[in-house]
Amino acid sequence: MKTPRVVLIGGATASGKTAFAVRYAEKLKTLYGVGSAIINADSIQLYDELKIITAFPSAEDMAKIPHRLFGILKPHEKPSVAFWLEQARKEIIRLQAKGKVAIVCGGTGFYLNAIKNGIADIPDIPPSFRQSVFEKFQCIGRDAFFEELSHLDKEITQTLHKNNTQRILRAYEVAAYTGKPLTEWWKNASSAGYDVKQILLLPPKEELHRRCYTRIQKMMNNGAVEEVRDFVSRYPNYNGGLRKAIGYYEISDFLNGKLSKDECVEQMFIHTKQYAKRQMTWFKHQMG
RNA sequence: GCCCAGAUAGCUCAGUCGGUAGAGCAGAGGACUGAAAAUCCUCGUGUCGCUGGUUCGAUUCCGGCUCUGGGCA
Repeated sequence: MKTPRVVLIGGATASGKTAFAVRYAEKLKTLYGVGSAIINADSIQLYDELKIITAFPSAEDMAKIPHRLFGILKPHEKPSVAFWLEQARKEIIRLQAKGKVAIVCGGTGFYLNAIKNGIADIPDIPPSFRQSVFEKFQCIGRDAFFEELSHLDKEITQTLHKNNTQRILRAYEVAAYTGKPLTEWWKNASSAGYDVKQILLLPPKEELHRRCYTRIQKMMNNGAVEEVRDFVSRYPNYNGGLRKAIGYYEISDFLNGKLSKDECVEQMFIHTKQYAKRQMTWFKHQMG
């Protein structure tokens, strides 16, 4: 029996990826005697804080199977696909050297896709440069900025919507800093991906929603409120990437009285469903 | 019991100086190459509370009724 070297496990939030990955790893061991490790492909689980609301793997699971790239960032640090991919590749190489299987598991489809197809080899853009581009955007306004971008990278302005601030900023940064349009970078020299076995967990909507709700209830019962309270007290005026975790704003609003507990839970539920929907779209169309 | 204010999309509300109505949120679908739990795009027919009247025409004006807030007794 030939076992794959790299297994991708993707799926919507609360679809049971983590449990599946652990079972998969255990079977590899018991049925084929093959070792493995689970590599995190969830951007928010890269952080080492807010473990309840980010659905961090349990200590029991982590004791059973080796886990990699979980909790490797401090709250003020910023992740990116490129950073993550570099780390993931290192882990995969290490595992392969030992004849083990890499189980890359997570809900960030963008990351999973990078393993499969690679990403363009674009130089890092210094934060100071990015800041200056952002200031320019704020200064001259969206329309003028987009107009300028169209001179730097005609092609991208034909596919990118003007309102997509993150992307037009990125396109501008790359073109201005490297002197080469982002679309050109994409065309050539896209680094190779891995030949993978891919498993997607895509439960029917109703079931998925049930699972989302149950998970939120569980988080609340396991101290999500206390976790956020403690976090915001230790990091006042925090503006890092963990704010994006579903539950951060909702629970903060509950703590400062803007939302009742029920409203807080409802908001978390809504945002989780919306997130799950985006994931489903990604997995179906980008990776299906 | 009386007075006042409401009653319009699943929710919160706007609006029509009379020609059958529109935002936000929710919802549905979609995009996605270095912020991705992010970012962005597309999609709005609903007895305009019920019932009479005025009018060519009423959700809009007038009367009555019902319900919901608030006030006075």
